[in-house]
Amino acid sequence: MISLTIMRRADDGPYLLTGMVAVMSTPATPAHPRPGRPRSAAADAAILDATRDALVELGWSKLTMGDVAQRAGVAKTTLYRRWAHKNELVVDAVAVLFDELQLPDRGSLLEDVQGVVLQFAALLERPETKTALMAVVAESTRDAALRERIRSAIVDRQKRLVLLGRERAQARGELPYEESPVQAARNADLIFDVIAGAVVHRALVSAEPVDETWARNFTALLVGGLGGVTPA
Amino acid sequence: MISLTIMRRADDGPYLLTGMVAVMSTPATPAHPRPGRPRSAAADAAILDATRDALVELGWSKLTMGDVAQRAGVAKTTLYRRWAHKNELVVDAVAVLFDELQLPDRGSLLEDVQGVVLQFAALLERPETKTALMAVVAESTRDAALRERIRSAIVDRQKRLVLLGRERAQARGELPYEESPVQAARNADLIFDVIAGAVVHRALVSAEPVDETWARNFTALLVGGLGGVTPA
DNA sequence: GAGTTACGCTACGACCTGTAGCGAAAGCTC
DNA sequence: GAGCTTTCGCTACAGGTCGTAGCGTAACTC
Repeated sequence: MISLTIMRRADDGPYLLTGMVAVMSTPATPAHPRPGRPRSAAADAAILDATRDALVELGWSKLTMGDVAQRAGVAKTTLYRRWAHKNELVVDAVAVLFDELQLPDRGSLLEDVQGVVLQFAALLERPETKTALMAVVAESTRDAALRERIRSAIVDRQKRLVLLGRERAQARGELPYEESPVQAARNADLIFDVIAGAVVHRALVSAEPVDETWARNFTALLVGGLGGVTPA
Repeated sequence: MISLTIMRRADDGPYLLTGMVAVMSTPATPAHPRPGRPRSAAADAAILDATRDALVELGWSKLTMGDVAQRAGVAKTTLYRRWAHKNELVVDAVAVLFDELQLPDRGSLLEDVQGVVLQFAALLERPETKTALMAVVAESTRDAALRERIRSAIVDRQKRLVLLGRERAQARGELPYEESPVQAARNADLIFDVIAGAVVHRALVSAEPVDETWARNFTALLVGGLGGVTPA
């Protein structure tokens, strides 16, 4: 029902079903218009909407391509022209949700981290993401192309928050500047895996709520380890 | 090929397919022997072996019940008499692998944690666990019974390591004793989610190696946050 | 218009799921 | 041993999903 504005050409299309990501130099928006009838952007949006709806109602395992097509008011073949497999479709459908993640400046590293933890937890509470995220990650262990798609569509969107948060903390003097770029990257990756990993594990594996109390305790642990200022 | 010694009656059997866990008071080993032909323990073992083999070769998504039955030299119906669904079968098949996890006393909290991190990482490197773990967790988001099965078969086996490690660290004087049991449980859960979560996330989502360097950095971060002694 | 591509529709083969029904096998108790 | 009970392997099956092919039509460019 919500009309999306995205137009990100999600397709590897019918052209390179081989799976190589490469892309056929479609720079951004216009490219040079290929001949023939263009793909319906409305169909794209309808399919992704339908996928999210289906995820909520059916969950990952019972979601079928035929069902999504029907919900979207689209022929099944149209769906297959864009996404070769269910998992790729779902990655794209869920990816947008990660754009919600923001990192408003709350004044301290401690509060910034706590804020993002709770936000991320809220995102994982949604049935679409809860049921889909682990499933596609599981698939990706045997599919390099899917792994790359997840990285660019989901992981990188989260990682930028870590980079931003560190930058602010360094400006505040809460964290030291790294000596080498290598070390800087390593630290950021580590922190990212700790935060995202802990939240996901708590929410999905331990299946316990990520509430304020937990977020506070976790944040204290992390920031303490970072050697950051921990105000009483 | 490996003859297993387990005999853990994994079945909710054909009796309570409704899914309620409850169990029908089969205390431990002997119970009182029901009349009729007993279930073949050899078949149990063969099926679980075959499941692990199939996971290695095919991965989660392409593993089928029929295929497992064939590999195990067992009729498909025999398989369904024990496990109602693929995910339950896989949980049981993979669970044994988590028994490998040990926590030898390495002398310090820092080294204990680092050791278990590397062990856990090695376990996640195996294709059986890599492809299966996230998949069953994903399924469990919509299946309370499966969630419980995962908890008792996998999660609890890991969590005991945390409890043991903390106990040792407290005995060494590296960690303070918790004031209340509630706080103690909360801390253990937190630490568990941080360790397991970070390792899983690094290995499966970020898809980067959990090597010695990473383990050292992570451990330093965690132990530092715990307020433990961090020798230069 | 000519050319090209996307669309909806129908149909299809291949595969997987989970169950039913059968005769035979393997235990138990008397 | 006889009788009872449950499991086993086998075959067959209905129901559902996957992914593709072929067709006529729609949309867009030159």
